[in-house]
Amino acid sequence: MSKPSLARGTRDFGPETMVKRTFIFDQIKKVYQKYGFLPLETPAIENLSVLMGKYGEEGDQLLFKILNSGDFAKDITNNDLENGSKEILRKVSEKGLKYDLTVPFARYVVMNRHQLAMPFKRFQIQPVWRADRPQKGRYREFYQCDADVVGTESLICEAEIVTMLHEIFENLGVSEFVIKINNRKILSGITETIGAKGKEVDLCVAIDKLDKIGKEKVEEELLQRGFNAENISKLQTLFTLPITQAAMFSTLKNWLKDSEIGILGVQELEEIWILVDKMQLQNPKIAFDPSLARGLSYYTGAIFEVKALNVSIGSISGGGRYDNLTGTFGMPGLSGVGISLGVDRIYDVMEELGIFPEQLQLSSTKVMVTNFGDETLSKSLETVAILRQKGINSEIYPENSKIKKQFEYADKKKIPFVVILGTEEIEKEIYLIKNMKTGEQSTLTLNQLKESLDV
RNA sequence: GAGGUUAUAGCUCAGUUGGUUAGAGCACUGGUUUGUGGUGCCGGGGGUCGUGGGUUCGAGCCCCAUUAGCCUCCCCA
Repeated sequence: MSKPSLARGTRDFGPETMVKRTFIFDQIKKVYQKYGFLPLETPAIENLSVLMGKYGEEGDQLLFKILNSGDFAKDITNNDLENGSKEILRKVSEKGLKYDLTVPFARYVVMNRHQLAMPFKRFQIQPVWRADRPQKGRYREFYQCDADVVGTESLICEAEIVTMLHEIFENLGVSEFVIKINNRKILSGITETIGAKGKEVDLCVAIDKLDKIGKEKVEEELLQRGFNAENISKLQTLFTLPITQAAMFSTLKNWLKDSEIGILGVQELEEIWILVDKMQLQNPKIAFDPSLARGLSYYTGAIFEVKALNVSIGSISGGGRYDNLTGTFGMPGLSGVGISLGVDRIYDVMEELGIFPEQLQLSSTKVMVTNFGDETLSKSLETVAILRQKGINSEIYPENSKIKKQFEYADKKKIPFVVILGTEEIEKEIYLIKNMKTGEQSTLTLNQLKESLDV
């Protein structure tokens, strides 16, 4: 006999947790649908040919690969063994667990391109798997809640993502957050302008630490990453950007005026700000963050990240625009933009802030009816049936146990009301109902009972 | 992938320089004038101290290995 244990980086979700998780899922789904996104599900398992090469070399390593069924080792030769794991992998595994929802979505779009109404808006809420090293807020199996729209370059989509995120987080009660926005084109523009074209990634990694380590240390790091003194002196504008958005945009445009792509990026960004304003969003929690890069290499335009404030977790959502996601599946030129919410992290944030609605603590059962055996059982069963017909969540205690036990059960399950039906009550044709929170008991008629429990 | 840290009851943790039957709180369970839970009182069960080796007369404590959790970096939801 072995002790039971969970696979590394995975979790069980008990009833209390599931109630809260379901609440988060429901809120997200509700808003996605409100904005016209349609549901989609794709398999947990995909062919490795679909998955490999989409997330960079590191991503390939983080993919969970599935061993072929049957004698998976039958095709391996001694030669393969000498050539190392890559050769062997091709022969023992041809499927893997999906790593995110975007790539399977791209595959779906390509395979169904003729049926889909373009632009196609879909949302998808499913688990994904990464063979990463587990850490705080980071698991090997976790849910993503994606919403993407493909087949249009309209910046309305970006703006809608911004307003949609506001609505979702406000519905959840996460009121302190900021949507950081950047644009890959601006990053390219900056590197072009400072004379370090193509070094966007190094630039981002360094300036990302600006808040933490300060400007001097960032400049040191830039030197280490192969930027020269001239590059860095030209970068100074970035450290002194104006706070107000109008001034900020004009400074950026002036700074990047010699970079066509950079200017385009700023214009896109500005347009998003304008559209968000036209969409009547009051006090938008959006901020341009030039250090925002995001790991996934397929982003080409806007990049989003949502950060919860005053909590240790941080990033709870990310996304951006990709111009050629479906290109690797033979369908070039299809632009899309999407957002992904991390439920697990949102859960942790809400838990840390203690903002889950109180009624989620309670059982979904509203009434428990007692069971005192043969003499009273039929009345109890009848009562519970009537309550259910009324649409009231109710249950009967399944065994003829001591009343103490039945109350303990109701208490443990946090059922707010218990209807006590003993011989006395049945004779008098009354229903004795106890409020478990206050301890008050009252005798009611059937109609009064139904009324008092009505929502 | 690199580094740090922890592992003792279901949970959170004590456990002295190595020394006899390893403790607490919470949880669980039984009772408390038998038709009343959550608060009181009395009792009870439960740990081969993560796993495998080693040192020692003797290891929860020291050494090595291993596994898992947590944290930092990298990367990410």
